[in-house]
Amino acid sequence: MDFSLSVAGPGRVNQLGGLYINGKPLPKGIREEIIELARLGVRPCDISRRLKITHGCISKLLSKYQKTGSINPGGANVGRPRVITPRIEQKIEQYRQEQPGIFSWELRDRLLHENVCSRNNLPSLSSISRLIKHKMMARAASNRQEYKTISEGNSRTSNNNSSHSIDEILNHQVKEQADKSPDDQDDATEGDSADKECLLIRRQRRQRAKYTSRQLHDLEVEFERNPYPNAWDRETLANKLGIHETRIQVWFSNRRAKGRRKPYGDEASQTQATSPLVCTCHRYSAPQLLTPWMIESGPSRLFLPPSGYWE
DNA sequence: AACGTGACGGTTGAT
DNA sequence: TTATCAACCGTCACG
Repeated sequence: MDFSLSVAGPGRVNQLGGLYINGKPLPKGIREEIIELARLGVRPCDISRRLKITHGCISKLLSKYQKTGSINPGGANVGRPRVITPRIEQKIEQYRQEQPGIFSWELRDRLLHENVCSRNNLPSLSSISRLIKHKMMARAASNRQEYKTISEGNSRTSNNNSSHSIDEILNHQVKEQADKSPDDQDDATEGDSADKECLLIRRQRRQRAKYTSRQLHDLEVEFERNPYPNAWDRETLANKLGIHETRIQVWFSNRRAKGRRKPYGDEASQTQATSPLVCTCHRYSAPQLLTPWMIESGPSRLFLPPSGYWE
């Protein structure tokens, strides 16, 4: 049986007969299984054979897990030690309270001169600037929430006027901060000038957003329905998914570009045809990792695992 | 045989 | 809209 024909969409088969999607991370369950097996003392080569995942991948995953403690796909910064430790952060906060208008370079100097940091672990100016910027954002958000809470409280009728405890307000603030993506924070602080030297430092690229499978699923569903959502649709979707409207716009733009570039299936057949694997793939039995949603017989090009599968 | 790693082709959010 | 960048993915092949 020509197995490659039964794998639609971007699914591919590796040398071990395992299914994978080029460019996509392995499902969370599989990643967890790898770690679990390693914990139980199973050798990487055996994990590789058992799960039909290349030993190179197993090796990299375990290596990353050892270094970062994280099994999640995503940036190397997931478990990267912070340059600004809580202690340094506390010191910076203290310096700023003592001297509200203090510049980043002055903070840096003080950290060094007061032996809070050595030359080796001294945070960069941009790190300090970013910290200050986020602190200011947090404060602004806090003020906004406080104002909002008070306004709402004032406009309310008397039957629920006792529901604004400090804890509740704080919880709201924390939630608002948590709901805000770093992107939104960047947007909101576009005009802020935490430091003058911020202007001298090359503007950092926006932190790449990480959407959940649920969000991606809903976006795909919406895209199938209408690839060109208007402002109202985008706003509605933004509220529903908790993603900033501008991100929704960018996502749809990229999604349309993706659709124009290469419809799924065409790409798969092309790569299969050109891949040196094409001769060897057929020898393998159906991979264990193959799940029903990965097989597709119809002309539809939507290739969606169940919600949460890739998380 | 087992393993670490660089090259590679691919995905996708941002610019 | 299109092209490109950048950071990440898993596979493959080499040492």
